[in-house]
Amino acid sequence: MTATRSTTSLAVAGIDEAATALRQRGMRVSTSRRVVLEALFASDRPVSAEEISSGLGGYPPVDLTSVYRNLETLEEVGLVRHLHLGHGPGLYVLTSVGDAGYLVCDSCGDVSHLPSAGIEQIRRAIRAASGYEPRFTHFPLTGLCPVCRAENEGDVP
Amino acid sequence: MTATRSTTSLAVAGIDEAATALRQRGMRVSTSRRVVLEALFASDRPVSAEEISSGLGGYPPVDLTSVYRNLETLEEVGLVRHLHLGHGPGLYVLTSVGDAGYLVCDSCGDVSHLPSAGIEQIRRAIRAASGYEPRFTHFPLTGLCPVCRAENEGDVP
DNA sequence: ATACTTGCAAATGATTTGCCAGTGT
DNA sequence: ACACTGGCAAATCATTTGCAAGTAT
Repeated sequence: MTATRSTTSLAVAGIDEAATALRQRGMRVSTSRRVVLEALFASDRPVSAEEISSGLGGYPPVDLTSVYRNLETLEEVGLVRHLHLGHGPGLYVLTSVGDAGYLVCDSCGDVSHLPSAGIEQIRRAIRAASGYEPRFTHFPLTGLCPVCRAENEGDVP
Repeated sequence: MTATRSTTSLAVAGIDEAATALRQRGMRVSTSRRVVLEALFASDRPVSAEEISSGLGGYPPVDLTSVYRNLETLEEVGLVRHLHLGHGPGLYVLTSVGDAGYLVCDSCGDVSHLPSAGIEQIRRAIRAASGYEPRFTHFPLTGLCPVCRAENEGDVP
C-alpha cells in the first residue's frame, strides 16, 4: 500500500540499450537524460543528484531539478535505484551493478561492500527468522567494523 | 573519523533514573526535557520530533527546536537513539527498549520487529561474512515481506 | 549568581512542484 | 505538430543555528 521504493529492476549493459528501453516506453532520450545515464555508467560508486548536476566526470552540467526528475523516471523504469548510506543526500546507481549491498561502520563511518561470499548465508538467516526475502540495496548493514570493534571494548559489547 | 551516530547506550528504567543520570553530568532536568523523556517513556514505538513537539500522548507541547536539541543531548548521553525506517523524519526511542531492530517491506511498506528468535543467526552470518559486529538499530532490514513475496512472483526473484 | 536551556526567527540542505519555453520523435 | 522535457523560481520538509530572555541548581 505504501510502497517505499521501486521493486523492479531492468539491468542494461550500456547507454544504447538503456535508450532503447526508454524509447520503447514512449520516453525521450534528451540530452539531460543521456548525461545523467552517462554519469551513472561512468561512476564506480553511488553518486548524489548534486554530483551529477555539477558535472561529475566531465559531463556537461544539468539543472539539479532535471537531474532529480530524470533519476525518478529512470528509477520507475527500473534502470536506476537509490540508497542511503547515512545522513547525507540519497545516492543513485544503475540497477545493473547488482544488489550486493554495503556495510557502514557506526563508529568510524567506513563504507565497504558486503562481501558476496557470505551473502547467501545472511539471506538464509533473515529468511528463516522473518520470512522476508531480504534486499540489501536501500540501506546498508551497520555496526562496528573490525577495527572499531577492537577499540571500543567497553562500549555496548 | 566520521562517526555517524552514537555508539554508547545507557539503559534506564524510568524518568527518575534518567534525571539522575542527567544531573550527574551537570545537565538540567528542565520542563521541556522532562516532557520529551515522558513522551518517549509513554510511547511503545519510535516517534518523530514533530510528534513529541505537538503533544504526543497528552503532554504539553514543546517547541520543535527544543525537542530536537533535547533529543540530541539525550542521544549524546546514551539515553536515546534514533533510526530511519524509510523516507520520513527520523524516529527516536529510548535505548532501554533494546536493539532488536526492524523489518520494512519494500513493496507494501509494512513495518515489523525483527523476531528475536533468529537474530543471533543473522548476527553470526554477518560477522562471518564481514567481520562487522552488526547492530540493527539505525536502519531496518528491508526486502519483500512474505505476502508481497508471494504476489510479486515476476519481479526480481 | 551562573551557566545551562528555551523559544522564536532565520538559515540550511535535500527534494519537490508550478509554469512556460524548448525539443525529441 | 504534439507531447514529453528542461530550466528557473518558489515551495516544502526535516533539521540546525543565532541570540536574547528564562530558569534549574
